[in-house]
Amino acid sequence: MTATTHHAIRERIRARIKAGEYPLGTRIPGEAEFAASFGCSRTTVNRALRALADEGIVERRRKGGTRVRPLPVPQAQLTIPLVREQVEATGRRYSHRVVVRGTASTDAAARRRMRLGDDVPLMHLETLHLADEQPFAFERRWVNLWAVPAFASADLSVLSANEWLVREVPFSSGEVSLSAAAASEQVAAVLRVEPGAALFTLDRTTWLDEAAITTMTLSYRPPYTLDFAI
Amino acid sequence: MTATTHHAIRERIRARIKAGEYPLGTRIPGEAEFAASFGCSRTTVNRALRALADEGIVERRRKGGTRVRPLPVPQAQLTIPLVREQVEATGRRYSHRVVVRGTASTDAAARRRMRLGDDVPLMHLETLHLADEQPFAFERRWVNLWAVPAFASADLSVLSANEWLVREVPFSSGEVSLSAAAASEQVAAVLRVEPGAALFTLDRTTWLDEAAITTMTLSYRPPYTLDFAI
DNA sequence: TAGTGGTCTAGACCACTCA
DNA sequence: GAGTGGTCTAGACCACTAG
Repeated sequence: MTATTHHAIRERIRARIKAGEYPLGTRIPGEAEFAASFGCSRTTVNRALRALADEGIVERRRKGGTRVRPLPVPQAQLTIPLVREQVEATGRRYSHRVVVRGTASTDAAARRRMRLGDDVPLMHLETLHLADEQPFAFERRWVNLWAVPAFASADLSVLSANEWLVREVPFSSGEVSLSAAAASEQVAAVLRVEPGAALFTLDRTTWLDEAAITTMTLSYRPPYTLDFAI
Repeated sequence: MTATTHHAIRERIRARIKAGEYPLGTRIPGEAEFAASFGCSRTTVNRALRALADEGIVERRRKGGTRVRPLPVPQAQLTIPLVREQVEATGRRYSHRVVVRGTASTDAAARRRMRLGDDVPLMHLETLHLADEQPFAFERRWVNLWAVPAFASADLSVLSANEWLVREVPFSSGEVSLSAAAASEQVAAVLRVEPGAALFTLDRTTWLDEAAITTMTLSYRPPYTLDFAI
């Protein structure tokens, strides 16, 4: 007797797909049909097919049925390291320098990312990250002082702003956006690259429940690559 | 009456954890207890807690119960979408055009990424991906013809090279590298951007066991961002 | 509008593992 | 040994959506 666990059912269906029994893009049997042919309940088939859908092997739609995905979705577990760790991983010495710190600057894009109105006080911070005293990345950050009042008087000479925040403030969720951007005059000067140079850019906004904690833009000095395996 | 869907139950438990009702590392109520207090079946609680465990929020063990994880996992699940799906997700029509195809070109960088010597025949391919007939991304690819001889005569008018390969050749592992690069004269012309424009670039090399199948460089036309949640 | 997946329920048995 | 999660079942109703 073959096992009828959701695990076994999932692997049997996966094997059929791999064997080409169900061509790519075509519809495969419904839950009820599988349940009858495997001699198990529909609930079990449902769980097996849901797992395959989570993996990106099949695509499911009500009334539309379950179809073999034309192409599997490549997924990767990506860890975003701290800048300090990125530098130290290459055997170089990390340091950082706070270039600008104040509450004067108001940035519409930052407020939009944090979904905050003009009345919320923001601390603006610009930090240069160095590897062996050479520019490595430039960070422009805004911190919500209503959410993190203590940040206004934080000592950032030892810990960078990012590390201070990670230590002091838990965050519940975040959004990350990767892109390429041309270096502005100012950023180019700080990173010592030509204006207009292509910079790998990471935007991150972090939230504690409904309150935005901080948003930042990190511009890496070329050459820089973010590598991972799939 | 509050909803008793597994989704609602999951969020209510998550909220309690966030609120500090269950301190980190401590044991939270069992499935039966939750079911009684929420007025739903144990199956529903089970699914909710399983989801939280998948997220890394809690840790479960038979007899040991369910515990709040001391630290949430700092990882992000990054899905690399297919170009076709990226385009179609924005409601535009996808198409592609093979610009260059041949075996003449030898690229040292490509061979290095694939860890192949000069004797291995490579097929070189350049493809322009379009959204509503507008340039969307430019792909430069090399395919190992020893590993995939059939690719030499593949019909790429319907399927793009990527989709053809995934259909015909399984791959076991891959390496992805994200970076920013200035547009060369040639790429700028194809993508219709200024030479030197900052392009978000994705390099991917895929392997079947020890044999490199293909390596590719995908250059996205600005503005392009790769977004994900953490 | 009919078909398919999404989900809930109540009950049951099993497997693991802590005390 | 006993408590907890893991899982299966059979039936039911609901929600979405393709045709």
